[in-house]
Amino acid sequence: MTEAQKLLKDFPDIFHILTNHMDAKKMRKTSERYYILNEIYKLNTHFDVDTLFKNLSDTSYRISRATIYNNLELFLECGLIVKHHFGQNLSLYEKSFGYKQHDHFICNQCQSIIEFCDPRLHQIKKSLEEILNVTVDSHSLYLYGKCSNEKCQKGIPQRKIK
Amino acid sequence: MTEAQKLLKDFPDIFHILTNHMDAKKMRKTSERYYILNEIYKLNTHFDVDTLFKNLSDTSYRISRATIYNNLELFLECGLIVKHHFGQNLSLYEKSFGYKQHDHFICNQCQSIIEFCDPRLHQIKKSLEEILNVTVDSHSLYLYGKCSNEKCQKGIPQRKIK
DNA sequence: GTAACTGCAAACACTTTGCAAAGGA
DNA sequence: TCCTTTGCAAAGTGTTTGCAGTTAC
Repeated sequence: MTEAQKLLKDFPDIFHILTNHMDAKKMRKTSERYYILNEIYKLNTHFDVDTLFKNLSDTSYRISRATIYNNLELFLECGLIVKHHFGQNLSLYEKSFGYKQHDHFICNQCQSIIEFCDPRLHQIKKSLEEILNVTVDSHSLYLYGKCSNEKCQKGIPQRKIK
Repeated sequence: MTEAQKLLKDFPDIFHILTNHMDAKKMRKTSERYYILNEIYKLNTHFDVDTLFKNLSDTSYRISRATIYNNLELFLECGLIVKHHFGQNLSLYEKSFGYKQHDHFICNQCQSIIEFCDPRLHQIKKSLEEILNVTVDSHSLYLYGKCSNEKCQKGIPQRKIK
């Protein structure tokens, strides 16, 4: 087991999902892949590519943006992360293994994000599969509005993320 | 009433919503605004900025992309259109007045879009407002999967929109 | 007349691509 | 060794901005 692979020792399930996927697809187990995934799973927030790039730059590894983009694609395939578009033209990602499936409420005023889960969504998916004769693999649900923050309820002007 | 304004004679409600909004905000009633909105309401599909630009270029009006972007923002404010991010880094818009609120199923294989409506979503919104003490103004729900097309169910590789 | 609006082109920000070099298998 | 993957820089793509010229009011 290489140095990079050892980094994931705190996340054995993740390690195996990634490794098995690469075996199955006859892909190379490069250290970059483990470094990037480790960095993602250390985070507890939604993140964009640039943030990830900067976090990795702060370590002793120098990993290019191109490599990050390539491997996010790989992690998406494995279901280890999910990709979001929270309204802006910016992709945000989030680790997704071992975390309860959830959706997002986004405050239009302060851009804060609240996660929630509602079983009725699963029912909607089931109904749709029957009615339209389709297969539903995944979904994204975003609710937009004003959060409970007093200033937001009063309608203080919106600011952009970043 | 100008030539441009007359174009919207088939959509009197739309005309008034836009005109009232501009009056209220002391904005100018430029012909471009009516031309663009007319073009949008003639469409019965989701559209991107480039398509709209090309459609407008085919008429005798030459309207720049910058102006289109500016005014889509205005129409969004009025609630005359809605903006979607169907997974790709491309914004798609859709006229929204007088059309039943609906959501979208997107086929990962052939990229076809099916619209649907489920009342349970409204219940989810209501619950969330109570539980989180927030105000929900709008939402977006996308379900992804494979449509009933035989080829899609077999998993023919995905192609990009456009 | 004058401030809001438009058109153009340049700038921007995020993402993808091409290719030489590196390094798993 | 072979061929996938990486890093870099350049190109691409959708969107925004700056500014001079235009036009609604």
